[in-house]
Amino acid sequence: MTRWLTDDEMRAWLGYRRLRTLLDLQITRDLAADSGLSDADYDVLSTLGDAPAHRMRLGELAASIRWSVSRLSHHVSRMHQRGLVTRDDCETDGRGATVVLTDAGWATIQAAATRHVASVRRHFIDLLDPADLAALTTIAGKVLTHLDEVTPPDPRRGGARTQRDGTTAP
Amino acid sequence: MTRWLTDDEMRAWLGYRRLRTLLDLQITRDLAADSGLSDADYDVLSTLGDAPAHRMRLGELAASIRWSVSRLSHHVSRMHQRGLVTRDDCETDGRGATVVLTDAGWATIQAAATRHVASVRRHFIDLLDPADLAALTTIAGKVLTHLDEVTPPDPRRGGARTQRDGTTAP
DNA sequence: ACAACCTGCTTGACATGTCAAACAGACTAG
DNA sequence: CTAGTCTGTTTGACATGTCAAGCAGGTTGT
Repeated sequence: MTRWLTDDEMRAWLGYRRLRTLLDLQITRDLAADSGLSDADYDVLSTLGDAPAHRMRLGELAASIRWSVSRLSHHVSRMHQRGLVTRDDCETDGRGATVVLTDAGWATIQAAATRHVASVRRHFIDLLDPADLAALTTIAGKVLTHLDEVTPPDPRRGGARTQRDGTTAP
Repeated sequence: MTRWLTDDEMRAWLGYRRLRTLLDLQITRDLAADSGLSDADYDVLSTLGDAPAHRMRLGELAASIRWSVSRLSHHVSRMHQRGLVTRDDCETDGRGATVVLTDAGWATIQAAATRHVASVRRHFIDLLDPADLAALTTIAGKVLTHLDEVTPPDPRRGGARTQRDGTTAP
């Protein structure tokens, strides 16, 4: 027997869904208009910008922004065309690829970050009071804790991966 | 001068971002595994399922789930191949297209809805207490109110669309 | 040392989304 | 009525994401 959502629950769920859709849309639009970057570009560039020497192994970078390696590889190729990043051979592992920020990439992400923060403030953070922020952090914490149990973020470090039926992967 | 995010603000923002990424991923996975539907399929089917006579004008349907008309047209073609919906001529407007749920589509969405609600409860709603739900609704309300001011949902009803620079579209 | 097996990355085929152009059916002003 | 314009939808070219090979460089057991 199905437990449907109550009115309050439905309001919260639909609110979240619409928030997600429209807020992301707006911030994506701002990012494109202000800096000529997609969300994807921004994730890659900002993560590289925080990395030592502005370089990171492709696989690590992918894991840290939770992309598939394949997606990142394709995307790095495109960003390479635009002169934002470079591929470098890895010194310790012949198979490895290292993604490196170019000077242009670094300049781009610095300029973009400023405008992006402004956009996030304008459409989100500055609209909320401290209690809202705290509540949001709490909610995210609860849900993320649960999700980490259901699907460990990194199977290799987190122990055996648990399947939907409770068994363990071969 | 840029006002960067404080620690609390950053926690809330990153929490939201990760929540959005991982929760959506999980729910999408469940939906595909349980019912063989994508999020996109689900949005279309459930909206049609709620519509009178299970039919809706293509443009209205697109607006109600906030897709571009073009996207919906493509997607309806694909869903048509799968036998979930049909295209019908509109009686009052020769240009019009009406999207109609097939029997198979109706059966599919009914079965899917049950499992989808369970998934949403398991990974989200049931993890939160009433205060969390209320807070979430409040937050969504604040942000959505703001976004509606910035970009009216339907330019034709809401008055002139305001551009980023404050001018009005031609 | 070397065969068999991992691993990290790239690639190609395909699914899905976006944008602008093309269309055909309604309106509107003379 | 009819030319011009607007509107609702479709379409095609292209951007981006996913999945399953493919491949070269490591690693391991004997």
